[in-house]
Amino acid sequence: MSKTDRIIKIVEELNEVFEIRVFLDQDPYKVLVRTILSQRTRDENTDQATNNLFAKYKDIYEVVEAPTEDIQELIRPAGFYRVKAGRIQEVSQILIDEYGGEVPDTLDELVKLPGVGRKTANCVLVFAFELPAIPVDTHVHRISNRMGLVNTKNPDDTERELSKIAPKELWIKLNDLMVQFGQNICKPTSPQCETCPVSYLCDYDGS
DNA sequence: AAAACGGGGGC
DNA sequence: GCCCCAGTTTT
Repeated sequence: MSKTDRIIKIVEELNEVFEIRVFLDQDPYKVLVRTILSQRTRDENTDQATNNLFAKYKDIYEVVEAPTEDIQELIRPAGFYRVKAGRIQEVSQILIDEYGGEVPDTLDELVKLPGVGRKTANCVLVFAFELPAIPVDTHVHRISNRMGLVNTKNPDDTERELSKIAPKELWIKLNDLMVQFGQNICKPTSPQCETCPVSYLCDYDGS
């Protein structure tokens, strides 16, 4: 079976087990900020930090004017709060100065922003603009390698390889399903191969 | 390619 | 205390 066919099967199988998560917010700025807050951070903590921030500061203009220490305190649950607060305000200022306060919708423009790498940029493309992209985090990276879909050292290479072999109409689903799969079954340590719905497509022995 | 960065939360 | 967490930046 070709890698493309295996990806199609994987998406099919995982789609039986997991619900595709809905877009929680269509405001591109909030999506961008939330995604920065989500870096190396669990969803619950990300949500809390995001809600804290936007409960007090409504939009990009209020965020840039806010005292940095205040932003830090609001987003503290997300961790890395000093770096993230600085980057959020930096990014916001750039968006105001160079993009009229709007979030750009291309990968090239997004990755130029401080604190925005390919993973975050692709998240914005998907969750803010519903454009096809594959945000590759540690889950997608790990699983793609375990399942022999790619043989790569870093997530950016995984993203480029997956983009070549995965049908474009599956990109968004593929990412979302693989993340849930990684969080619940194909975990970093002690993957649950016994109950894995796609073990028949996988040679990984769990070690 | 590898190391540095940098915090909360769970166990 | 130690390890993981929907990474990014610097060396």
